Amino acid sequence: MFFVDLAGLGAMIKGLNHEWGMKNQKKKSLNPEDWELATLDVIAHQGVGAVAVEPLAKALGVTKGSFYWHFSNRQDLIESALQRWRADDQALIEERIFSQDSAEARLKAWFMLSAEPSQSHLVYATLLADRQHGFVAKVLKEVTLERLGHLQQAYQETGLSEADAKQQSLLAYSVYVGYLHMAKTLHGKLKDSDNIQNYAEYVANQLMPHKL
Amino acid sequence: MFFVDLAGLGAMIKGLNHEWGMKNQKKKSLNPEDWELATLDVIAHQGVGAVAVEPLAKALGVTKGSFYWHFSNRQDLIESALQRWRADDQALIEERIFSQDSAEARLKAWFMLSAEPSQSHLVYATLLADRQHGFVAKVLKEVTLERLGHLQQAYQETGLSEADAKQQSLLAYSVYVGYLHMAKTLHGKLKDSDNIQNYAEYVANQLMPHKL
DNA sequence: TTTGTTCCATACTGTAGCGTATGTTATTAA
DNA sequence: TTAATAACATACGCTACAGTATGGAACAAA
Repeated sequence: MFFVDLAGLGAMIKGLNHEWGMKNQKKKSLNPEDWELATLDVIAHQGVGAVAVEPLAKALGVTKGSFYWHFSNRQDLIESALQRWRADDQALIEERIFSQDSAEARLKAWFMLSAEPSQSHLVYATLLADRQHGFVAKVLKEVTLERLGHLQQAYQETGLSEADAKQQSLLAYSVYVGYLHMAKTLHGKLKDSDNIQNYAEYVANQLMPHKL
Repeated sequence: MFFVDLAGLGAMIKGLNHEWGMKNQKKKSLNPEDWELATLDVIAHQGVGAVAVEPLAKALGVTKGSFYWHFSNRQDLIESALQRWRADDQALIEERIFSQDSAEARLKAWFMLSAEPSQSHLVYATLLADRQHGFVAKVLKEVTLERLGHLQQAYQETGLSEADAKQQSLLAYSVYVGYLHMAKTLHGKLKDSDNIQNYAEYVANQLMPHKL
């Protein structure tokens, strides 16, 4: 299988308790982060439309009286969760891609990172389809344009003209986005290409500037 | 802009009346097809989750008493609409792609067709994200695997090994899927690459077997 | 003209979820 | 110990929508 079968909320909550040691010592109370992480989990697997306050509260073992203490309303929760997602994602990109010296290495790192299973990817893929929500569309556009810019710059640094780099970055990013959806859609049906590392290498090779 | 700004239901209904001549002579009654087309319009722009009986009825100028005459329930409507979408789409592929003689021509035709604005593409892109609905996932998986198979076969016919053809078709199809989402997400922000024909040629060139 | 069928309107029940108001407990500060 | 505040629970009203039940109009066939 491509992406790990991310555990549901149940396991996630156990993870929360885990922060407090093995002794199953319950957390005294929830904080906004708990709600945001649970929200991202729902978004990743069921979309923004499936984010509902009461079911979330149930999953977290509380009632919505708790929710409306931490957030003003449903939209506030979603926006906060997306902000958290974006920040975490940017931090990862910073660490894994911008740490590379050459443009070629950055491109390669990008392709490899794209193929790694992570909740962040799942969230992004879902958001791409939930852009009818205004606040989602905004975040999505910004993130996408930003990443496209990074790719374009890397391609330019390898010697491509601005125009060529634009087209090539769009192509490369399309591969990434398309792959996300393919993996979700076929989920386990990819068989031969199931060697994801192998496929990532293949794609990287195809999209590297030396092929131009 | 990439995709035509598909008119909402209002214009669609005028289109329906149009079938009956300019004289604004109202259709006497609705048939299942009317409901299915309206449903596909909603799916294309707002997703499967946004398909609601009463709003649809309002948009079509009737009440849900009419709806439950033609369909047994909401799910029945969605499944019927998806069947219609799939049939129409397959007919188009038959006409535009399988009519080509050589494998190279079929691949080229595929890339060109992928870049054309159509509601069918919008629907597909939306479904890719709404696969949490069971019936959607089924149709989606079938359609995707089918198209992947076509691409793979074409690549094999051009001389690629089965393994290479598999990887290459997955790459090519990812480009298509990714592009759909990019176009929706950025919608108008693609500027320089806005010359879609140009970009399609570029992509086709990159993904043609002679590059391997 | 009568009768049957098609197509739709109206009125109802039932549920899920949002948001609010307010009561309750546990923790902390003084 | 007391008072305040954080973090909930409970109960409520409200809306959107699914689905059902039934009545009515329009048209066709007899």
